[in-house]
Amino acid sequence: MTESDLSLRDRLVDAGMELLAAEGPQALTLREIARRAGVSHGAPRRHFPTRLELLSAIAHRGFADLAERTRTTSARTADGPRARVAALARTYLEFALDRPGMYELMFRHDLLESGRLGLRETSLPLFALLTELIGQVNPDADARRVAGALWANLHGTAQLWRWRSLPLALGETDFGPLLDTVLAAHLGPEGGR
Amino acid sequence: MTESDLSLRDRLVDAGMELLAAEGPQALTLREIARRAGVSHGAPRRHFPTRLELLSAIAHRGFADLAERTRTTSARTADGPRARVAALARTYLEFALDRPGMYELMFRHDLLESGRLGLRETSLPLFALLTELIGQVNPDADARRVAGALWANLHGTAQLWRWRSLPLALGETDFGPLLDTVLAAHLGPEGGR
DNA sequence: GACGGCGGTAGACAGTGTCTACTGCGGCCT
DNA sequence: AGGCCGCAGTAGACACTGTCTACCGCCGTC
Repeated sequence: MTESDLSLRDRLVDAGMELLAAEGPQALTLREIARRAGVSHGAPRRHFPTRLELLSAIAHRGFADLAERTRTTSARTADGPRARVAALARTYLEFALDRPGMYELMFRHDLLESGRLGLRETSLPLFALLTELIGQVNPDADARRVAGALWANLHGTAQLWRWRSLPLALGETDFGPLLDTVLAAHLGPEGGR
Repeated sequence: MTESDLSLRDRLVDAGMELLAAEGPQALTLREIARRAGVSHGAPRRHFPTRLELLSAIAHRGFADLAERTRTTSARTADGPRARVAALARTYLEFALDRPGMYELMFRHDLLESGRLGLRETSLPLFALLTELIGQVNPDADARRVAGALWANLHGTAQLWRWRSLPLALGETDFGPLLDTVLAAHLGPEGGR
């Protein structure tokens, strides 16, 4: 019941996700994943012709989870566009800090089949949603560019916060105040609309 | 005159920089660097006990170059604080796009001796400079947090632009307009002060 | 009931980072 | 002047990696 009722394909991805969460992307060895799944080192090849494809399948789960999280927060908050953007931004940052290994993997383009992997399925929809909400917050702005700038800001914040550059430079341990600053920059001061 | 008047230490770093520029960080193999420097695969160990230290020395050059560039642009522009921040931001982005391999390496914390590597020497001074200039642009703002937000925004923009996410989402090929949006977000509209 | 093919095994290969034994040579001390 | 120490570089070994190939067993189909 524990192993054999899932296809090896899924068991490999599961083992990879455990390993990723425990030790980070550089621990995602083909052979170690196979070991954890209880099969020989050549077995993964039947399901994933190359290591890139296995890691891509693992990252795919991450993109799906992120998309799921943003979907639920987006559905839960109905307080107006600005609050929704804020909630989405917080969700994004929390994901990156909750699951640092996965987040890192998701942006290690050299480890994934570069290209459409998660972009089409989660980043672009999220980007479109951001664009729409920003258009509602500030109808005068170039919503797409502002959304792009905010997206970049969130990503950069996640990275610099994760490897302690920003906490060190700011002398803070909670990203909340910084996130407020980021949101105020792109959406205008908090009272705004 | 070509090789032997430089210490092997420098020749290794030089070879690594060529390799990095030509093929990216994943090509930075200890043995390949040694090959390019014309020595045996064990030779680097005399000067760099571990691969991390050799790659760190290579990245160090990148941080030095970035610091140099920001210093000269900072010295060259004397048009008021806002223009100086804009010039610095542009310099930062141009560095990331001019030398993608180096930029990538500089933020691959798993490949470098994590820690003070470039942070103390270039990021923090740059951060301090940004903070000071932002304080001049907008005396009411929390300059440190705004500087942190802008820094994160620049970093995220560099990353997302480099791997084509932002150009694709925005349908643009020049990062100028986006950079203007980013600067306007953190510094206020262009006329401001 | 023979058989073909799919899924997993086992071994090989080239390549990697690190470690260790070794060598050759230059500069120092007596 | 002569012996010697130590350092820089060599060469080989080891464990590990991803990929490839030959093999094998079992299940389902004609």
